[in-house]
Amino acid sequence: MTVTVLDKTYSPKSIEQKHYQHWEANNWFAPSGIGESYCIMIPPPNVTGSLHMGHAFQDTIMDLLIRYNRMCGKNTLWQPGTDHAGIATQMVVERQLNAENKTRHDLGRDQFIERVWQWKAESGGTITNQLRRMGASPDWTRERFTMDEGLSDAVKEVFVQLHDKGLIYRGKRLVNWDPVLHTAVSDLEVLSQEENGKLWHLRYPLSDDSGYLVVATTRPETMLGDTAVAVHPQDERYNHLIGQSINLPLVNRKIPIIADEYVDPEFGSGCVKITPAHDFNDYEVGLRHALPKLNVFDDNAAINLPDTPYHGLDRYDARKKVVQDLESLDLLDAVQDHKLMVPRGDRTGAVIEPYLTDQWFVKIEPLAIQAIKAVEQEQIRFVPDNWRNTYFEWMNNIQDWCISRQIWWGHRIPAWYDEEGNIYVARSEQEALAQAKDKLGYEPSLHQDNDVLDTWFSSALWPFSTLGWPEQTDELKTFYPTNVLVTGFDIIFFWVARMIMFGIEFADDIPFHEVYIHGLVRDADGQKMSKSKGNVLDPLDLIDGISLDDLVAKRTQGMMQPHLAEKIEKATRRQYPDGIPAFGTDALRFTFTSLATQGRDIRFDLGRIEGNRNFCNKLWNATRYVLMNVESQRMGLEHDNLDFSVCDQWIIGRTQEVTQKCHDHVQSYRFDLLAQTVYQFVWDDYCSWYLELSKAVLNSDDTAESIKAGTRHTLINVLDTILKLLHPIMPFITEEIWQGIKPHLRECGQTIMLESYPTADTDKIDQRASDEIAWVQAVITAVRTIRAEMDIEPRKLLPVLLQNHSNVDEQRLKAHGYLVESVGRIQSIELLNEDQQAPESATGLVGNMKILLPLGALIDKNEELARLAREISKLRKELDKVQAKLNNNNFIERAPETVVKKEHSRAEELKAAIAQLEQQKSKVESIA
RNA sequence: GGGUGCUUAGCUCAGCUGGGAGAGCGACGGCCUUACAAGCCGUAGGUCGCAGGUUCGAUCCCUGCAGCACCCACCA
Repeated sequence: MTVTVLDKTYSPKSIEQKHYQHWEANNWFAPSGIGESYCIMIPPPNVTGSLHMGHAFQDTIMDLLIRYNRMCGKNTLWQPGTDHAGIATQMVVERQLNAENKTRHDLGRDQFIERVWQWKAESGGTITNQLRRMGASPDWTRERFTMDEGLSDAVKEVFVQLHDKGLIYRGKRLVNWDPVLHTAVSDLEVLSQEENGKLWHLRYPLSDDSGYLVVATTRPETMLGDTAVAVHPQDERYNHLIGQSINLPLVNRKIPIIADEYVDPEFGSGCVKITPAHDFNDYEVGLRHALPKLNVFDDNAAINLPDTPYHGLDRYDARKKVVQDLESLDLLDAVQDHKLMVPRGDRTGAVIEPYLTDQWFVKIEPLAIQAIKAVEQEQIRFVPDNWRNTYFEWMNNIQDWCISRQIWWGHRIPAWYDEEGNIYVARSEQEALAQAKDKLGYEPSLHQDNDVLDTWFSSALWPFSTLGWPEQTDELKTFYPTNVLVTGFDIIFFWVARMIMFGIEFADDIPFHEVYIHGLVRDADGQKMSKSKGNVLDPLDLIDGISLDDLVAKRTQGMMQPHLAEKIEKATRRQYPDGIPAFGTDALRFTFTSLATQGRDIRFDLGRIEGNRNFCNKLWNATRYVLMNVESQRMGLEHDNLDFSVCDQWIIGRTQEVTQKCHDHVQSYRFDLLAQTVYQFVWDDYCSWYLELSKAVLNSDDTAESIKAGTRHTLINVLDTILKLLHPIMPFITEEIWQGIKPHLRECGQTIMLESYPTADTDKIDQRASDEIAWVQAVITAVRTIRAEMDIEPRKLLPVLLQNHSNVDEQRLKAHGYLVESVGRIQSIELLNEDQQAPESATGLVGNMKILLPLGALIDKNEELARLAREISKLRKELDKVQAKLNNNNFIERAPETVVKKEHSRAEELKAAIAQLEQQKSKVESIA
């Protein structure tokens, strides 16, 4: 028999990658093709991205679900891939070009796009390789990219179908314009934040020279585009002026005074300048009153009014000049400080400009109606379910979706124009030409729309485009709808809602049955992790460890605000004086699992991951013990002629309970409880008790050989179950250990990842064994407590006396005394009758049975009296509470009988215990 | 302005349909006990945010208040 040698200390580095390569090389991540299907679509990370804590958390949960379901025998697919991330990727490559003193315009569109593809080929694999380090098990052979040919076909198909259904339109609308990127962005890509600004009160002279109106504005430069002044129709100060007009200063245009409910008479002067081309509210007012929309900006948000002195000025320079000029005309009434919400682009941070341009839109309401219904009728369930409300809130107020972007990297809009400006939406240029020929009777020359689609447009198709849609593939039939989407709340609107809408519309079904929403990973102080705060933790650094100097360098390099570097360095050196040790992937995954409570943000504390690394070590060493015992037997492990001790029966029963709980917790998405359940079972039940008890069994000369064989069998098989229960959380260490114990298992395959997840056999739950072991534990614990409190050497073997014992106690002692003696480090246990005089002792209670430790000269009388008094007072307090309940007639009459009965028996127990301790107290007191 | 969530031990958090307050970490005391000092044994810590209500009984259900966090929103 060869002896498996495990190192004394668990070292994650040496075991992780070899298993991963083996798994992937064997194609074990691919669907089995057998059984009920189970599918998760990975939220495709940006191809430019690198793994951050949020990914690592999310991927841990997905992989856990995938491995669990795979082990449960499902036909399991985890579909991987990346997103082309239009704006982000274009920015990365443009930055490279900038370094070469070039712009994308120097290259031209085709060459630029080629350059992006080249970049993708070289650098696009970063995040997928990092995913492998996390132990993730998606089917890499099916990896997709949103710009792949197939997925691009799906995009065109959806666009054309939407257009044919009248759900896509093009038009000049006010959109959010990013003047740095020179593109429109959607509402969701605009983040408003409060900033300090000013409120300028401007005097607008009335055309009849009878005075002026004061209008308040935060953006005086837009007055160049004013086309009206509005007042509230019921505002008595002004309503006589409605229908009259203003001479707009600086540009000398005559504009009307109109009445509109939108105006709040309480705010400012009660008069509002209306600039339909540069403000969303004013745009609406303009539509109601058929006002002209006068655009005064260009693509850079500089003034575009050739005949004025403002032409070419940036909006902020124009603001200064406008204010100055008005002031010199004595038309500046007042300026006050004012806090306002400033819209900024989520990518660039540039102030977003409402800008009038031609854009493509999806008419969203008809799609939203079905998508709302799917959640209302619980075809799709959110976990936790309060996210339903968030979803409904947005869906019920949804705006048409601006899907065109004025960038180059992305899916080009499949629309072509002829010389006359007719639009042909088609899957290809040939198709467009055919349409044009039909319409015009001749073949015109066409040019394609220059815009590309919002990246989220293709992401919205991900659940079915990756499975081959629009082809009706087998994969689509098998895996669509998918089972669960695992994602963060931040993209419910961006992505989740749109997948639901498009899935129902184009794949004829919801894209997934459940949406598991996880929290945001924050640092130990609850702060969001960000480069500028310098508090970012890299999951790979937690896995591999990192020296302090490297960590500092990483956190302070390439900062947008270099002046923060010093502060960050100081904080980092204080927080991680020794850098970060290597905790390994399994400890990291276990930590994420245990932090996955329902829906709230999680704080990532290094203390947690350290504790879980220790848990790995515990498991590792428990295995060493088990193998030591099993392999020291010349015969190895027998599978027949086994008898099981009460310890075996107990731990086997517990294993069933724990197994059942694991299933329940995974299925209810309570991963925190899953982790906690296994952790406690392994550490407390299996290691602290069962392993210790097994030493007593295996080392006793009185134990039958068949019992010892049964113990060894149980040691190995419970460990086997534990490893399988843990595998979805901690794939590497469980595989490593399992390979070590495999020779002792009766039947098994090549890898733990394809073993069956344990199932609970409730017939094996043995209440009697459980009671017996509880008794053994209680006696041992009582002895330990006395020992510790009386300050007795832990190693010293002590004699123990039992008094006031029942028949059951006697039987148990007879059967299990050797366990108590061995684990409790007890020399001997003797039963005393009531009338027998006990020597000077310290006392503990197990039920009504008194545990006496005769200490002779060792006993400190006062200390023992104090101990007893403490104990008695604790029990008295309990008893008082119970008595109060029982004295309450209402309780007796109205509470359910079982509850009353329980309280009665509790009172009896407490009374008896107190009596025992009182008796003991007077005995000790009587000692001279 | 609207909405959601949170408030339980020093810290981070569990607590299932209302019926004896839990875990991890930390603290304290004792131990290198033949798997593990990344360990073992034991101990102490809580008017469950505040005020009401329902109930025989509330950490749990209802109302109000306070504080914190986040999301959405067009007050110039």
